[in-house]
Amino acid sequence: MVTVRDVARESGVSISTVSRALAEPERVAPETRDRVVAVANRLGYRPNRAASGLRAGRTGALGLVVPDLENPYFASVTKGVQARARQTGHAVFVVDAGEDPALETELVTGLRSQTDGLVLCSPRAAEADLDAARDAPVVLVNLRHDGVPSVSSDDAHGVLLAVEHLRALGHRRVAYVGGPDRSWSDARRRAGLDVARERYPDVETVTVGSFRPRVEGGRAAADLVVASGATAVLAYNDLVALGLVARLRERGVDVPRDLSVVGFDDTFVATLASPPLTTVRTDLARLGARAVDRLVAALGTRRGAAADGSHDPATSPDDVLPVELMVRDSTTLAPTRDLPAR
Amino acid sequence: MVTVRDVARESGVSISTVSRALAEPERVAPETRDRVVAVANRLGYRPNRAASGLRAGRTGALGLVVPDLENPYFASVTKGVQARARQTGHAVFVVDAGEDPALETELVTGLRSQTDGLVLCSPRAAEADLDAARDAPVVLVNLRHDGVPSVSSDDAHGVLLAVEHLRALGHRRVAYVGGPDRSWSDARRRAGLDVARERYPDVETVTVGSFRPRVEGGRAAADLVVASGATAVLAYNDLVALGLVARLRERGVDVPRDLSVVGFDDTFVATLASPPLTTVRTDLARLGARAVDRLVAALGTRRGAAADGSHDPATSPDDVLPVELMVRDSTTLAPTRDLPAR
DNA sequence: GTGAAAGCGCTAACAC
DNA sequence: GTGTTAGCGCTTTCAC
Repeated sequence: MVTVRDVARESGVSISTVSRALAEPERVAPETRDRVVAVANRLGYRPNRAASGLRAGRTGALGLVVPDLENPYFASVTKGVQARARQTGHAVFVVDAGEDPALETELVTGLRSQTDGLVLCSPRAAEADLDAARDAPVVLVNLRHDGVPSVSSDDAHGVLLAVEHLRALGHRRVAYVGGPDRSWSDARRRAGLDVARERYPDVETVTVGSFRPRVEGGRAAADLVVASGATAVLAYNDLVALGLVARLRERGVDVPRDLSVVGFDDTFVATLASPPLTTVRTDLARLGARAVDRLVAALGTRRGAAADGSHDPATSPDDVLPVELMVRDSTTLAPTRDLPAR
Repeated sequence: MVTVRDVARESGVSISTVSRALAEPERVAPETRDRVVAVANRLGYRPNRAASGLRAGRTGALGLVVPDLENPYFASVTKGVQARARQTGHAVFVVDAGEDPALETELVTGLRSQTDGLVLCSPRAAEADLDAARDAPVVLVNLRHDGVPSVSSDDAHGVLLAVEHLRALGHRRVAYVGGPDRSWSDARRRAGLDVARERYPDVETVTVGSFRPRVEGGRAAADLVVASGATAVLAYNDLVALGLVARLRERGVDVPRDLSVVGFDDTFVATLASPPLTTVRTDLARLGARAVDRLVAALGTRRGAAADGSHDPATSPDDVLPVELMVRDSTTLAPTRDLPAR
């Protein structure tokens, strides 16, 4: 391993000059700097981040905890986090908690000692967040909690958009297929449903249990949805929507003719299905990027202008990203027989 | 931050005793150990990995570079890498190279200084691998190269299985839709095609260009496939297969009645489509896990029994994981009109 | 069985 | 503008 010492010896300067030449070039004489840089390159010198981090009290690493990497939603958020972190000079430890609250807690604890801060995406653990968030820089994605900075999308509004869309198509009985019990996003969607119910009393809504946020979940829910008598269904996410569509097809229920289906998130699978899903879109890469921005801002504050808190981006109001309804082919006019008599 | 010093003071011992009590409990008197451990827990002491790593010359971190996290293939491999690394006590830096060879090279260089070793999954960069692999512990996934340890699936055999399946269904003209130019997997599939051609001279094979390994790629390829006169098509991966199916449907070509489609990888999207895809399966989590095992073995060697090389798992023959043909509904008998006259 | 002390590679005062 | 030096938190000889 090449160290500052090697570079120093080889270029005839002291180790501090080497350090400066690389980190603060303007504080070193041009010719010295050029020589040092040249030697460093020739020797293939790479600063040891553990060492510089140890000195600086930072590791240069961030941690990201997600419930399931194979869920395209989290894959996209991870991609966004990762890209933005690279721009801010951080590497990202990515951890898959396997939808397991206990494991999640354990992982968060473990990550804290080797990162400068954490992004917890859709955490399933409840109490653990408290502990971790207390004395470590943490940003939550899709969960709001006390004074912990958080970034999320406007799920409730997304539900409202979907209901308005369905109502305009003549649907008067809409089912919602719920996600994981511990999911805050699910709670937000249900809240959106309440708003919709209040605003459009002519639309009945029924909610159907809580299901795994995967294709199987949708398959499991399909029969309940049919039995509910709804003419349209809003799914917890795109995967659930796809499961619904698949199972409905098997039962001979045509989508959208017999039943309109709306997904959530507009992950890439939404357009894979036939018919392509009408779904509520959020910019997931941006969600991840925003989380990193908040986190990095919080890190800066800790070391910088301290607890003023006035224009501190780390404690600024929670970010809520806008949503957009992508209308595709899985929704259409309500079946005539189910239209209310006029 | 709680340090060894705090624990030492609080429990009335020296810092070295604290260190031992936690790392080598047997070398410390039971009561001393218990006291130290109790204090450490009470204070919430977490060893600083940067510091211990600095001393030990290891970071406890591995790096994983993938071309695209949103591709379910890499999401699954990442999940496997991550799970296994946790078991071996390593954290994983995950980096998305965005299918960009130059960025990939840059990221590899950057990661080297903060990891003990790297897993490069389906690298698109060519020369850079050489550099990185030369003096850093590296394991390649889906690429074989010189003496660098590598793990891959038996793609060529997968192609053979697919062709045999199609041949048995009466297909005599099979198209292959190729993947990225820099993809070694693509080359392996073409090699499998050569073997199939030799073994079954009655089956004609045509290859169609190179396409992006995504749904759009499949859409772009669909018309060429139809024009080729093939009655069956083998796609570079499941996403491409789905793109094919989608575009074919739009053109009124029924899958599988008019054209049989075979995917590759059996990612979760394979069963999302209608019809569910016949595809070549590999255990992707296992692929990732094996890569970590190889890497960790290589790390051990570096620090341990040195260059004996006889039973060294780090330099053992390349791992090739078996494949399996998952027959679903996207393949069926060749259209009668295209069957050879008897 | 335990403590003192050296040092991993680096940066940041502090001198000159 | 450059060199010397003191640690960051930890592990690991080496004494006792």
